[in-house]
Amino acid sequence: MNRARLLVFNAALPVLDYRVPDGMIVEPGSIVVAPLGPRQVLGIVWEDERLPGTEVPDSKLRPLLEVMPVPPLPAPLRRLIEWTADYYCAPMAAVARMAIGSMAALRGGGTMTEYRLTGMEPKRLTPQRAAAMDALDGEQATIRELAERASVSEGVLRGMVGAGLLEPVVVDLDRPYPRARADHAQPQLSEDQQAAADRFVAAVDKGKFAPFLLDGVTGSGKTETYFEAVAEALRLGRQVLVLLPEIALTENFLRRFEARFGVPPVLWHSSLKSTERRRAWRAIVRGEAQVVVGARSALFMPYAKLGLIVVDEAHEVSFKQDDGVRYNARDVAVMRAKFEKVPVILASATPALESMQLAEAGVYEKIDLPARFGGATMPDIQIVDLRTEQPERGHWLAPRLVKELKLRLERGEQSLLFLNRRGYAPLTLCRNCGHRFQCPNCTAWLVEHRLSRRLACHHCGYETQPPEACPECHTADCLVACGPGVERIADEVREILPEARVALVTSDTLNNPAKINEFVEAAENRMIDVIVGTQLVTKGYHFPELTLVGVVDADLGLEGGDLRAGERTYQQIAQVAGRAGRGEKPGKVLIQTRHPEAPVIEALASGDRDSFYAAEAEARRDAMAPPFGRWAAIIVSSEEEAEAREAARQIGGARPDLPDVLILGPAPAPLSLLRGRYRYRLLINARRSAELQDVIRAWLDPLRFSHGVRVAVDIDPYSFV
DNA sequence: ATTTTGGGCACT
DNA sequence: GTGCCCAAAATT
Repeated sequence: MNRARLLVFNAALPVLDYRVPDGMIVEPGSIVVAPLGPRQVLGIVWEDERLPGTEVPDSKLRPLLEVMPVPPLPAPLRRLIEWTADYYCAPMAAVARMAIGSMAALRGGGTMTEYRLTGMEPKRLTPQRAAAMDALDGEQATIRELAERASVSEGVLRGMVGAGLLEPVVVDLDRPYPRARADHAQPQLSEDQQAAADRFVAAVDKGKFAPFLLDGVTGSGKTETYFEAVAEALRLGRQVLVLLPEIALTENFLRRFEARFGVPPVLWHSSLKSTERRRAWRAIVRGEAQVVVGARSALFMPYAKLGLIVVDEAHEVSFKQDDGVRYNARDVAVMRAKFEKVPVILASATPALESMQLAEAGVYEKIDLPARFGGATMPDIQIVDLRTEQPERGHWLAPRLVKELKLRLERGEQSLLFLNRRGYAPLTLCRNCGHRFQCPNCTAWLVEHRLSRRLACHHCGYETQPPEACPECHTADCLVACGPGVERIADEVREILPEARVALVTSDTLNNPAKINEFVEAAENRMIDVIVGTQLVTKGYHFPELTLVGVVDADLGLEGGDLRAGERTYQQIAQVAGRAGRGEKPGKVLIQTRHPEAPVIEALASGDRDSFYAAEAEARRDAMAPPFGRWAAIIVSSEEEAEAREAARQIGGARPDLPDVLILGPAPAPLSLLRGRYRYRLLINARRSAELQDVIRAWLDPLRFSHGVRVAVDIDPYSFV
């Protein structure tokens, strides 16, 4: 009898065996529907020997119901799913689900109906309809998505269809993407860039696993360099995956891509509309999507004929996923390249220490772009010691920075102020009784957002209106804002430079592509004098008239005792400093700090990158942190405090006693309440030689917890909250 | 994860 | 015996 072993898309279910009915053809990777009790489940046919399970007699097997009309998941992807699940101690089902991305796409092509505004003037305008008309201008999506976007019910929109305000548009799900042309535009490359490009092109031609670390200073033209490798893959008819952090903010990248290849790439990110998702996924599996530009999740797509992977801004912490399967897309990308037997390029101006070490060890081939493109010079970096150069009372910009801002305004040049803190003030308290506004779901203060008149939690999304009176002592008008956020810095700039045109750039103000474009255009056309922004502005933008960068608080990232705090601060400030002086005029960077003697700050000031990496490596060695030792975290959470504590105690009680492994905790996690869940944490530090994952599996597998308890394992954690 | 089963218990 | 609640078992 023909049997098939299934990995079903449900982490709680074991491996299940089925009978393959006569006439049905399945192979490893086939996506199938199987009966399960009275229900149906989706599963992937897997190689028997790679999925150990108990042997069930033929007589107990029920027949598979259906094979989905899509190509089977290719073997390299199946190996990647196995590796990821094994390395990150995650259920294979959870990893496999990431390869599907769109359940609807499995059902085949055909058409879907989307709706858009007709532009007709309504006869009667109810408040809901008015809201919908306002919110849906220029939008085209399914009723469900439009309802979500406009925050009205689907019924309202169906009514509008009836009234002729919305019209249906039939969309072909498999309509092809326009073809990218490898030689659409001839690039102008410097000698360094050309040499690097030649290496990449040769590697693409060879079609073997080859990991590269492309280490180029900000403004050196890394993108143009790896575009040549992309072009070569296109010539060979192979697909390319480009991973970017924060895909929503890549307008600049898309424009450069289109200029080079004539068409936009295929986008893959979490906020795609369902029709776009289906179309993209189907084009990817069939090998028709030539270049896919995506966030983390694009990494697990079933590319039919991958030829190259690029991870741009490879040092970015946002490549580490911190919920669900806790994987690091940068590392998984290298593994995927290995399984697919293709080159992978990690590009960064400030590579992670781990990547530097692998390059030094000869595992990665290091390609350097040491100079800025077009003869632009690196900016002059100066430190402002906030202990001696104090800002005015109630202000955050030191006199020297204010002076430089004024000078830029007089000269008609642009300035950028960087502070990685959204909102107006990070803490609000009552002047009378000291009451502090805290999130009801998290161990965190509510951040005042003055533009939207809200107090908001940045962890769970809780929002409330600032009350007139203190909820504790009932005094009116007693609330004071403590500390600065970007909104407050923008106010300060408007106060000291009343004539300056100030742009506030945060995820609150630039939350869609149209607004981003508007900002970029305004900045390029010199309609903006001072940009005040969060990390959104630290990379990617190229404003030739920008000659001053001010880092409002360089110490912010150093708080919190995070393993990578120093490195992250270095990267962030080096990146934002890289925005200065990219044109003909030289740039200047002022870094405000209370710790000018900190190694990170000294390295930034002296521009001595090597000594920073050396110091950081030393600190990591002392902490037995990567790449010298390994860390893992076990996070226990529950809505019931006692339940979480008990489960954590139980795990602590079962801790293994091994010479190579140090176990800390359990202790309440730094964010002991997050999104309504109480959290405890254990930290595990191991020598590099220790089989960390095996130890954790052997430790946790026998344990059983009460119903509402979740236990998450985080291998190589980034976030220490 | 979801559904079915079965034990314990109150009530008739 | 019946209904109800909840925990445990089964699902291939």
